[in-house]
Amino acid sequence: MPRDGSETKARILKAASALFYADGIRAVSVDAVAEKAGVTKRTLYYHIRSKDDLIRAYLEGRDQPNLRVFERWFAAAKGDLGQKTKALFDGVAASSRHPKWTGCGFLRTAAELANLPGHPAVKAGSAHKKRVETWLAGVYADQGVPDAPALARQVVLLLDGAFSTMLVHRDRGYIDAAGDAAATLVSHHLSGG
Amino acid sequence: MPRDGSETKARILKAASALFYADGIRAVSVDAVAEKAGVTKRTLYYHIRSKDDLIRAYLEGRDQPNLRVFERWFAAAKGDLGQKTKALFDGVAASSRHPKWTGCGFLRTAAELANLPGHPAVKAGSAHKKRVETWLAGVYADQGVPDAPALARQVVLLLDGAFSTMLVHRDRGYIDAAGDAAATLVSHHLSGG
DNA sequence: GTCTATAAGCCGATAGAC
DNA sequence: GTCTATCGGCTTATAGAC
Repeated sequence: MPRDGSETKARILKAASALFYADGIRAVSVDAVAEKAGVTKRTLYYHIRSKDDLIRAYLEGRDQPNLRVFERWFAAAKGDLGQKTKALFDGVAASSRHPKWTGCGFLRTAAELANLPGHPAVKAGSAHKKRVETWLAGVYADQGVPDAPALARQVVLLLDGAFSTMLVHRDRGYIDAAGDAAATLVSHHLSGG
Repeated sequence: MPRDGSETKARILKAASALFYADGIRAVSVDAVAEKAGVTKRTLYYHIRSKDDLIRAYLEGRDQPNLRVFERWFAAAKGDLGQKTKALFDGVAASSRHPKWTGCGFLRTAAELANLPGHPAVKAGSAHKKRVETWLAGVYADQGVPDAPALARQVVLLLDGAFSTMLVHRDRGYIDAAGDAAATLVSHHLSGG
């Protein structure tokens, strides 16, 4: 029975996103994506050029939602800039309590495709991380932080460190320590470091 | 022609280590490891229980060499504790210039096996990262740094952040920024933060 | 301890019908 | 736009000979 084409494609992308995030890129087959989407493999290949393109679409689809989550955590937090920065790490820590949490999909994909540096999915991940960093630098600059881009870069380094280290140790104490370090760096910048 | 058993096993482990680091865990087949080691698959399975066991052995074999590299970078650096800490990041940045560099094998393996949190290879990675953190905490404690374990934890978070972010952006500026942040945190601790 | 051969199934991607 | 059927090749792992 023919369906609306774009609806079918959206369902394929949703299934791919869930599976890639849960199990990783290379561990998920195109067959598995098609089955979860409720279409045959032939239909999937009617809508999708290749598995590589599906991986890229997966990360591009996560860009804006993930960015908005960070913005929400920051905006909802009370206190000074250090406390609002710490709230980003508290948000990650809270997310990591979900049983389906498997870290940052952008970092995990870059790790899996480390032997293919120019892969479109890695570029999509780089663009997303840059947007987070640029957003944070803008927030700091608006608050009059000197050298806001440098501070934003240090904070995103700690965020990615928290994601990675949490995957290795499965211990939220590392996320908290990263948040403390970020708050320390914020106050250091504010006092003219 | 029969060979010495342990020599053959060592050659298998060496081949596995090179391939797993270069291309990732799931992208490397047991066939490829056997071929690179110059043995048949049957011989490989005489020495190795399973691919999962080979992955674990790969990371366990990298533990001590990697730890000693960090120790060497730190010992060779001149200056105060902040400068010696920064030298760890300079070492990572220098390593990343090698065309075969693909980040931290421990982090990349944990990322690939994020859907299998209790995997022996992930545990081996956790043990290695703990040893680095414990070594650094000991160094800081010997130098009279207050709350040395907390400082060491923040520095290894920045190290893992540098590894991960570098894989995404392929820009050594991030490793430098992580080193600067680490040096800042060291001096902050020394001034009684 | 090493070999040849193969099991049993999954991989990404495609042909052709409707 | 969706289906059935299948391509050629690769996957981890094992059987049995020597």
